[in-house]
Amino acid sequence: MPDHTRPPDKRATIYDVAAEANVSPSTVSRAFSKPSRVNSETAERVRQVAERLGYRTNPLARALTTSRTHMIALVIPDITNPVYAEIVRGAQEASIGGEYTTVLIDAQESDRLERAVIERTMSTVDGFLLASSRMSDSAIRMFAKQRPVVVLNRAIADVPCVVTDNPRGVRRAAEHLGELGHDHITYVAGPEASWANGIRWRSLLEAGMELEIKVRKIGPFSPTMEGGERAAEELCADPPTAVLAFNDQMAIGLIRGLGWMGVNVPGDVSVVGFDNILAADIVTPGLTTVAAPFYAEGSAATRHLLTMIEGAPGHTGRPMVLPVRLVVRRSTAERNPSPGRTRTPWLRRRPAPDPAPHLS
Amino acid sequence: MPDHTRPPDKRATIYDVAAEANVSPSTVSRAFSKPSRVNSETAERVRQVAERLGYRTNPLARALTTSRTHMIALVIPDITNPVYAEIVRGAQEASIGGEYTTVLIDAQESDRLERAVIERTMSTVDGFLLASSRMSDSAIRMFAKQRPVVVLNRAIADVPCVVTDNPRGVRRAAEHLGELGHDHITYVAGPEASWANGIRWRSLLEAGMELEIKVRKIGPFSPTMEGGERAAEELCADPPTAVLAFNDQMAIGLIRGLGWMGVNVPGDVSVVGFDNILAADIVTPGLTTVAAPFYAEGSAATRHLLTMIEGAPGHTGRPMVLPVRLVVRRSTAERNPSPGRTRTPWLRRRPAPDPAPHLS
DNA sequence: TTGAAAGCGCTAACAT
DNA sequence: ATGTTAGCGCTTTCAA
Repeated sequence: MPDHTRPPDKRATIYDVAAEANVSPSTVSRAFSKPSRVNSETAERVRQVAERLGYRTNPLARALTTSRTHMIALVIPDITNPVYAEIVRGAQEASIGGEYTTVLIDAQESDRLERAVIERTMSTVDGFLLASSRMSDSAIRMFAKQRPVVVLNRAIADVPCVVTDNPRGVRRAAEHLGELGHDHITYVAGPEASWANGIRWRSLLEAGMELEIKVRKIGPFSPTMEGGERAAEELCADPPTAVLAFNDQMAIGLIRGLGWMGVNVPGDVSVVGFDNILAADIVTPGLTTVAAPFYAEGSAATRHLLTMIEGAPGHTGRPMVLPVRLVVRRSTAERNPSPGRTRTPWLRRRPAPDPAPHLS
Repeated sequence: MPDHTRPPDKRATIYDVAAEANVSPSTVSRAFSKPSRVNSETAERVRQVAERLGYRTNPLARALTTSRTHMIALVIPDITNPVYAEIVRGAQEASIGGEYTTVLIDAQESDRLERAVIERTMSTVDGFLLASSRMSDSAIRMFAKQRPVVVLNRAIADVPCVVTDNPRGVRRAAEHLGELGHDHITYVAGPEASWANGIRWRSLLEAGMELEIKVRKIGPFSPTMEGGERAAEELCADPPTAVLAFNDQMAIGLIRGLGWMGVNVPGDVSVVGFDNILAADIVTPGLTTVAAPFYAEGSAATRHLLTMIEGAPGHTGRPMVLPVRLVVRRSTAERNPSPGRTRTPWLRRRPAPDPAPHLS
């Protein structure tokens, strides 16, 4: 028989409340169970006693019997990328009403880390939101068998997915560039493990075909500003007139990198990004980019996951696809007509990373 | 007696492994316990059987007896602010070696939400990292009594804290502005619930005293770009020559907002920010700002929290303070000498938020 | 509506 | 080094 004398600094348990209220533990349990199905005065009294004792039901113990933790995990590849902040906010909005807690897990662009942490968290959460996962399809399917899973920014057969309309976005970007007289687009690739990266490139190939625009690809680069700066260097070898970058961070890095080398955007080369992060509007020139409703994506995915957790089958037909739009800013312009273009010689080098910082 | 015939789709338990390996459950338990203290061949055999059965120890059940979940929570007020991404990364670095999982919780600048979610998570994690918490001191102390807590960007007596050197940062900013001939600094305040906001303003008061610079404060505003833009409008009434903003996001909003109204930065007004986020280097003109080692802050705080969880007392003397430095860029310049300065009339209005977006 | 009893999967004494 | 016995705090049959 457990000794239920409560040490002063420990949380009150169901037994403490039961003793205090002169009822059985199961009555206490019922007083706190879901469809407040017990409105008897006993239950009310129990709740008051519980309140007085500062009793809080222990979710871990509850989970052990119900196998429901009321937590969902949102796994993202890079917390540094503002796109995911939007998704997080969307997910929170959807789960705030229901009493689910969303925990965020940053996989740091690492396939291995992502698997490891999911593995560990597996039994601690009721379901997973996998945003831009870097894992293999098979790994994801495996997880999806053990727990409800909704995948974002990626399409996988037999797993519920929500994606943005990448082909359309790329297409719009290519059309825009085409209208400006560009007949050649260079795609600056992001991580190979990124599904979005793959489909964007394939979509560009296709769009190029239809629009009679030549396309090529360089990379992969890290999907960061640094990656874009590095790409800028590589671009020197055979300078293009139009570039589509995997994402905005790379595009911004590109603009800066090109700037350091005396290449003018959009005078010499037009740059288009993907995502429409805040910085796209801050950089000079403003970045033309493909915008997607990430907030809505996060909340839609979460709502779907929650219904699955509640027992719904999980919609595994076609992925849910969200519309995109092209936001035109100043980083794209008419193609400079002459092949030998009025370009300042590529002389200047990148400045010291931290210009004359005053150490304090 | 529990019936340990395992349903096909359920995870293997310790009992399944025990039965299969012909040992007692506790032997299995020991084979997976911490200081792999059991290297006997039995243990090895057990592990192999477990492997074959796909057994994974259930952290929830384990936690129920050990009261250790091996998870720590990092609570931040705004996932949208890149500063916290740095802190998150730092925290991850520190916890990745030890087998702790860091879960991120975004409190969305809401005192209430923050408390609620901490309350709920309380028994699910071994400790809390509270970054720039918006809760009251007393609420934080209350939590700190129940679980190990380390506070970031805030000093609270009797709770371990790590902060950046705000007074010094403000002082350096004020000196810098003073050297440029400014004799008046306007502080653009952030959230009142922010401890950093308070100390920055007080530090500015003090620095102003010593350096014989007049100071005033406007606000509070939301600590976002939008907040900064709003502050820009308010600034019109009595335009200053030098501004110190609560953080970089506000400073950038300020620069943009002023720009829309035809006010030149730094020609007409010098702007200094706080944090040195990436965007500070992207905006034109580059933002002069006080940089702090947020990554280091995150990892230091985490390391400390982990030692507390392992039983260490928790260093509650003076808070640990991290050095800052002033990064000078182009947003600050010599004060324009004439009182009626060469300022373009404040005519232009803010552009439409989304310039001619092509809907796709 | 309430109580009694049996576990959820694991670990921690205590024996052996 | 291994087995035995009791629970961790809660929910869930099954009776009353």
